[in-house]
Amino acid sequence: MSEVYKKLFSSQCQSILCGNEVTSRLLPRLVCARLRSVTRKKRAPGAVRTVRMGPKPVSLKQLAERLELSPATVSLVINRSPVADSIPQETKDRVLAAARKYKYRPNFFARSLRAQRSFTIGVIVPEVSDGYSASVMSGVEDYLLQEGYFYFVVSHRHRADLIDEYPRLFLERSVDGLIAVDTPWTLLLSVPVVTVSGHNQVKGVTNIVLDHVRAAEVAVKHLFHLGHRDIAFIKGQEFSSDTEVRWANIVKAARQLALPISPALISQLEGNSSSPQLGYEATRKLLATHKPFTALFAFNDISAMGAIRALREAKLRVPEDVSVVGFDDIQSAAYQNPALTTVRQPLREMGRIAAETLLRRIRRSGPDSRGGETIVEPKLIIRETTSRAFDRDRSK
Amino acid sequence: MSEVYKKLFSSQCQSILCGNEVTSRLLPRLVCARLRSVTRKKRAPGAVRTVRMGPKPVSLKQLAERLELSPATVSLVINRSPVADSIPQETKDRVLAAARKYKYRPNFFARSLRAQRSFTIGVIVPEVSDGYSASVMSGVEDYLLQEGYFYFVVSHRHRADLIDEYPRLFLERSVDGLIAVDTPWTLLLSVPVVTVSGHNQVKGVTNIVLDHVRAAEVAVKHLFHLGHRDIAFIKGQEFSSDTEVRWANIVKAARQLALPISPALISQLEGNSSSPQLGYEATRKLLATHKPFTALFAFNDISAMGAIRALREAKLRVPEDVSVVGFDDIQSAAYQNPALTTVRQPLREMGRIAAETLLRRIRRSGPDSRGGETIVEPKLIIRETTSRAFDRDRSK
DNA sequence: GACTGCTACTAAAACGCTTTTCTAGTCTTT
DNA sequence: AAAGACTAGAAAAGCGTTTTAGTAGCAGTC
Repeated sequence: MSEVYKKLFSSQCQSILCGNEVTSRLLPRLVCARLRSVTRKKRAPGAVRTVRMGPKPVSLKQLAERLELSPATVSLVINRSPVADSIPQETKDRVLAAARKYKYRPNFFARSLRAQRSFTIGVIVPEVSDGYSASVMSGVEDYLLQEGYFYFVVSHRHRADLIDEYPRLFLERSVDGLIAVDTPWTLLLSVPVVTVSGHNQVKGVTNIVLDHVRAAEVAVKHLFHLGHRDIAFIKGQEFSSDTEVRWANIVKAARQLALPISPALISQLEGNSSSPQLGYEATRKLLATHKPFTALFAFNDISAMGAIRALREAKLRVPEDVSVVGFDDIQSAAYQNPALTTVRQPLREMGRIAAETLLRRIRRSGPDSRGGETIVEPKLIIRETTSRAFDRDRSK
Repeated sequence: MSEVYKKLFSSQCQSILCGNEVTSRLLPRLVCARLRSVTRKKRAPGAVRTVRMGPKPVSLKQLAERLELSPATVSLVINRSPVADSIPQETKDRVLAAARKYKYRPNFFARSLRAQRSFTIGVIVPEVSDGYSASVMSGVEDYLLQEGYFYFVVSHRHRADLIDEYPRLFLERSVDGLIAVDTPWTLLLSVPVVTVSGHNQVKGVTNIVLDHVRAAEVAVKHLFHLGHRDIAFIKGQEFSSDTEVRWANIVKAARQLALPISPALISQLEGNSSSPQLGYEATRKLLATHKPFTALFAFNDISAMGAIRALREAKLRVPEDVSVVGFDDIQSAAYQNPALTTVRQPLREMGRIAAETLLRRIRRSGPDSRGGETIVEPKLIIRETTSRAFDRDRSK
């Protein structure tokens, strides 16, 4: 068996088929009932091997027949059921050896049908390809696969009807729980739900959220301390679940600094693409008011990129004329030109926490599990798009 | 029923439960047996509704009991089986009405167990968050969900053992087929496989590939016609499935133009992150040779971003001193500063084609389905990182 | 009046597993 | 020696479908 595979799954495997003896009954066993003995030699590139090419995978019944035991016994042994305690080790060994030999793998559907569990969770995101969701998913995946769960992904693309439909579809597929990323959530489902950046307090859903107070504070303070007093803002789209909180906290942070926010310097993303185009347009509007500003706090990195382009087109240099702060710290933020100063959200970590939380709730599921919130900390990443405000008197 | 939902699924729904009468027997019906009658009124934000809060969903048997019919009959009617032709319309209506009334939804596992089909496919990518994969997935999703399929995603992160394991795990979950994105493929599976950018000719797998001849040609010619003669190249990582073909075709295109490629000007991405860092490092190496070049063709947009940063640090202006061409045309390429000239791969479309191809093969699956290749066309997107080569004689 | 053919269904077998309950035998205990 | 307890396993129910093979009743046919 592959070393890495073993490492990956061993913490949860309890079937001897996996080659280890962890015996907690709580953990998923579905992935573990695997018994390969692959010869892992360096293959010539392009060499072809067949997997499961045999006519039919062997079933529990067939296995039992060969062993001259009942399927019940075999099942008990393979699942390490405590009921099998009375079965002598010798018999158990026979069973396991045969399972190995015939490469027995339990049928997933049969198991799920019986157990009423699917070891599958649903993930709903606005759009798989938007960087934000993808980072979160990456974290989700990390944990989920490690624990033997698989996940379905769907993107709703901000269509209210899909936000409504997909959870139903998930339920039809009997997911054990679901994770909603950056998606306003109002449904009370019969399975546990965890949101990433959800802000509704709904019974049965746990929200993983950024510390928005701090996020706004840190960014606004940064600009303030650099001497900026005329700061423009790009708010998120109406539908984005962070828009409201973020804005509220920016206002709060500004008030604390006695920094006035000019209404003319507030713009908003519009449209539901996730391209920088939206930030570009929002910035154009800002520029069109001719109200000068020396700094711009964009809703996210993507829109900041668009904003920078709009500024450049208006012959404004970043950061010499206008400082720009993004949000999220997506991968390419560091490689913008100039590199983007931004508020980092630990997206991947948030995904991982979401997955952990969800599985925890699934495992000891019950009516006890009511909502809650987990807060993660942002971090200001100062790069090259912010600098001291000059004493320009363009406004006069 | 939601209008959009109807539109989304109607083409495939054949159950009257979906409210339409398409009757092709070939198409998946699992998603269709849904019979909601949601009152879709504007909800107060934050309002909560419960979905499937009832104790237990009703089963076929229970439904049959209420109707005083056998489960068989009910099943036949609901599935529009031709065997049910002899059943009078009146009875059929009764059945369907009852199904609606009791919100009958077939149990997914039971169905799959019987039918030996899961209406689920597996997607394996190097890394969900790398832009490339995400774009492809986006296309895959489009088509798949429309057709009533769900998909699992896993990312192997270039670990050979995972590339080996995940397909097995998929098989265990009884996926109906799988799509491998940018992943070298050597396995001959018992289900159809479609790759995106796979270049191995394996029986049973269909490759969706870019027209690499043209891609290389168009990019190299572009630089050549701009007067560039000293062109540097960044090759992809060993493990990337496009690396080899791409390079071969670049060499070919150069030869056709009688353009020599200096070995000193060939660099390569190393490491399996998908950050621009790799391109940065590759470019540093290039610069370290002190062999001058006026243009750089990067393996992809991400690495091009890193490359530009390295060039800037070396006080070289893009495009005045060095022209840069990327590859892929990911979302942010247009919003780089300067905007990136690149060879566009229609990634999303490739994903969609992959999904279409896969479903086609699943539907009329049989031993007839042997490999094949579908070629899509690249497009050179000229933006701001390329310009005429000046007659600088730095080399002398 | 035996046959075919149709209509309107139903019975029952799978699908592959889990789990509870049961049994037959052996060993202890009193 | 009878009751109780333990051992080693088997039987069978059940999860919720689909599908094949029937069948009962009736009409028409020769």
